[in-house]
Amino acid sequence: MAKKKTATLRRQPQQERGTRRITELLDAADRVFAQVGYEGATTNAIAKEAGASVGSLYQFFPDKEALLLALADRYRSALHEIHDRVFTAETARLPLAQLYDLVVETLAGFYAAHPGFRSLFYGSTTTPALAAAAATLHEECVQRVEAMMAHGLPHASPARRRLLADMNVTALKALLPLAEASNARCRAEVLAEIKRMLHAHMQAVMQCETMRE
Amino acid sequence: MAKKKTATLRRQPQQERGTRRITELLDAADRVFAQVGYEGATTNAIAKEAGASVGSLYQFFPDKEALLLALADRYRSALHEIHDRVFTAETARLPLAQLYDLVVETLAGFYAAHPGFRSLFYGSTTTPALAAAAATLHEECVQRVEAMMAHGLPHASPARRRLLADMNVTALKALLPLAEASNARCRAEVLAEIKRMLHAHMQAVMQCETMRE
Amino acid sequence: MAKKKTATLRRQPQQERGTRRITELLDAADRVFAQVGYEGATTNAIAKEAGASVGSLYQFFPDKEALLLALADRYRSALHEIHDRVFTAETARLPLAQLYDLVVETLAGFYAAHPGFRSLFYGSTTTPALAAAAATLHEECVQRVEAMMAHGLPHASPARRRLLADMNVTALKALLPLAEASNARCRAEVLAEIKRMLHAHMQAVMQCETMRE
Amino acid sequence: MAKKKTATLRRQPQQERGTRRITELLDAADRVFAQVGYEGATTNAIAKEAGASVGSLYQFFPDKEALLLALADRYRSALHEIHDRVFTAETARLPLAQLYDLVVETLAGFYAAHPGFRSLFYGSTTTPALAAAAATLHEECVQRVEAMMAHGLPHASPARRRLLADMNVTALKALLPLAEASNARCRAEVLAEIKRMLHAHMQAVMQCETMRE
DNA sequence: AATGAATGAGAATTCATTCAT
DNA sequence: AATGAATGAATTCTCATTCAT
Repeated sequence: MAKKKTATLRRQPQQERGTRRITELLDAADRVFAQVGYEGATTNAIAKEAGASVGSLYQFFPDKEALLLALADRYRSALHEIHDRVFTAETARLPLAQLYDLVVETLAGFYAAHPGFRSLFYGSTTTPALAAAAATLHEECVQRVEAMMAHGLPHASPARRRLLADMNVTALKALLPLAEASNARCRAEVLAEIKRMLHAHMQAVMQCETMRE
Repeated sequence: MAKKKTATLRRQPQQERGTRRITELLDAADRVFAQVGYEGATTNAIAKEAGASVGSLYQFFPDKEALLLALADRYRSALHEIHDRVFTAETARLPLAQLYDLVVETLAGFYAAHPGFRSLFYGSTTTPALAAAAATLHEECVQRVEAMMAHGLPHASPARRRLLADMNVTALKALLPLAEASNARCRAEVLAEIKRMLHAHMQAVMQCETMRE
Repeated sequence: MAKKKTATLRRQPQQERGTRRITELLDAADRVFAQVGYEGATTNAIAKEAGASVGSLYQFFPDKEALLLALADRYRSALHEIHDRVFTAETARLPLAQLYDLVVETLAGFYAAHPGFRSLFYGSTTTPALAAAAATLHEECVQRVEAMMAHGLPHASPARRRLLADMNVTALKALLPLAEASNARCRAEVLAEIKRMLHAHMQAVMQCETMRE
Repeated sequence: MAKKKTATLRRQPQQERGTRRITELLDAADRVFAQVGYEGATTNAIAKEAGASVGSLYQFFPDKEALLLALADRYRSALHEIHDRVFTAETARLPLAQLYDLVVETLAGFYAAHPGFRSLFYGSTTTPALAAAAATLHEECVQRVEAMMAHGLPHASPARRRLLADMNVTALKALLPLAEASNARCRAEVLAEIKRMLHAHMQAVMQCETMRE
């Protein structure tokens, strides 16, 4: 249970040099993981990519996994920030189509801007720590979406709202790569289609809910 | 270019004993991959799980990757068989809702019945061979779905049909695990919701197409 | 508690080749430990000394420590055998001087014949496993000596007998190296002096016990 | 030959602050060595224990070994002081039993008071520098004891006197830990028994010498 | 064909020591 | 002098693959 500390850093950097190093190492890890995956990455390769020696890496990170967790944390913060900025009480009151437009565009932007994100949080149940980090991230997104649904589906049970939120997040997560794999023109088309899928589904759900009453 | 032989088997088994061995080894590989993933699996562990020695394993399979490819082939055959059985000219003419009902139920059954499939072909872009095998599998499904869409979307461009098919397959692939993670009662609810999502989307698409004319 | 199995072998060798290898590896470890100590020895060096590769070493021994424990076991067996052969009920009835003569000569012979023994069981509390093995060995010797004392000190309390036995073993263990460090002529003189020390002490003890009655 | 500087200190401290630092570092090294042994100790751990940084440590000590040698020196001084105080011409003329009483009690006190001494200078032939330091310490003790024996064994050859002195020191060194491992009551008993062993032996030796004349 | 031992390159991690600030 | 970051050789151990029997 208490085998691993949550702390990802072995030591807090005392000098500005250290802080910079940590950032460089994380950036390097991000790139290397993106290229060859977590298992395929070696700590030596990451250090070299960061222009440092392995020793420096281990000066701050207790092991390879810690790099992964620290990266996960960076992504989590970035997502948090986006959520807080974009999904306000105000946007929750937008018409459904506009809301999905906003959500899909925003997340597509995030996804496109962080290539490392993709490689880390898609699939690969191999590493327990990664699986846990990915699950946490997913869960946090689900809860945000759930919260936004309260407005449109006031009478749905919590479990049902959760399911719908989960499906939204899961489907969006799976479909975004399709947009990225395409060229610019297609990209817009793909995104439009994703919006349509999520929107159509939710409309169907709401219609159904209404009829039940 | 010619670095890898396409041959999966190092040699064709001459005796019935050999054929049985191969099956045992593949079954074992399936179980081990399912438990610890491709990278986490060792050839020794697979051999032991099959009740054989590493030497025997390498009699038949040139390397670890060959096991993966052979497994992928088995899954491909199984999927083919399902496709051929379910996606007939007859079913293509079913009402859309019934068609999605059939497709989702069938694939959910397949997914549930093959735990190894799940762990192998979800995510993990790490291993090129795995990625390629997964891509092939995916592609074949997409083409089947595409073919069926010819009926409902006669005027859509091939690229558009392909996109829609891809989205169907991608979303379904991503959503099935949600059903599996739930208990029996929820499972039905989740599957129903998946059907609704795909169905609602396709209806919206068809409506839109009709309006364009 | 249950962190480490007592088993020192990762696997029982199935072929005669394996059994031979294990012996060669242990012999090599014995020599290397004797030369540079446990901490100073590297598994690569031991494998090379045995004419094998590291891989072979790890085929049978789970880690470096296991080599140490296996060696300890070999020494324990050898000592057991000597004890059982030399310290019989018959010898227990010898006059004290002759008994010490026998004991010291026998153990001096063992000590001289096993150079690795010295390096392993003298000092170096560094490795817990080694400390434990050394303690076990020591304890077993103490118990043997204790048993033999029952004859000469029938009225001494168990605790007192244990102390005397412990002192005998401890002193002998410490003094034997002095004999070994000398040339042949001196060696005999040193051994004679060791016998005298232990004998004189025990005589004094017995005299004292007698007077108490 | 000239590989190692004999100098223990990299430089003489110029300020009082430096002298204090050195003491703190040595105290820390003593504690750390006592806990995990020389090989197990890291220079970083020692520095931290001293409330300093590694850099500071290397300001004063050229390498890890220098800490060991400096510590050995401290112990040597302490022993010298004891020797000079206790082994006077006066005490040499005490009856043998009283002499051993004095010696054993004094050294038991020293041993008990310096836990670092115990862990450093017992066993562990691994590190050459440590072995050398321990040997020097031992040798100095032997010479003191030898000198005192001149009085009681005027006719013994120097080599013989040396052997007897060596045996005394060796046995005492080995037996003292037994006293320390016990509780207070036992401790007295163990010490009494150690005295008896050494005393009985020496008496036997002297008797024997007398008879030869 | 089968078995299990042999190989060794490669990976993660440590730590004495040096260096920049 | 002091701090703490940087370095990289060295070490333990793994595992895909080959080999002897």
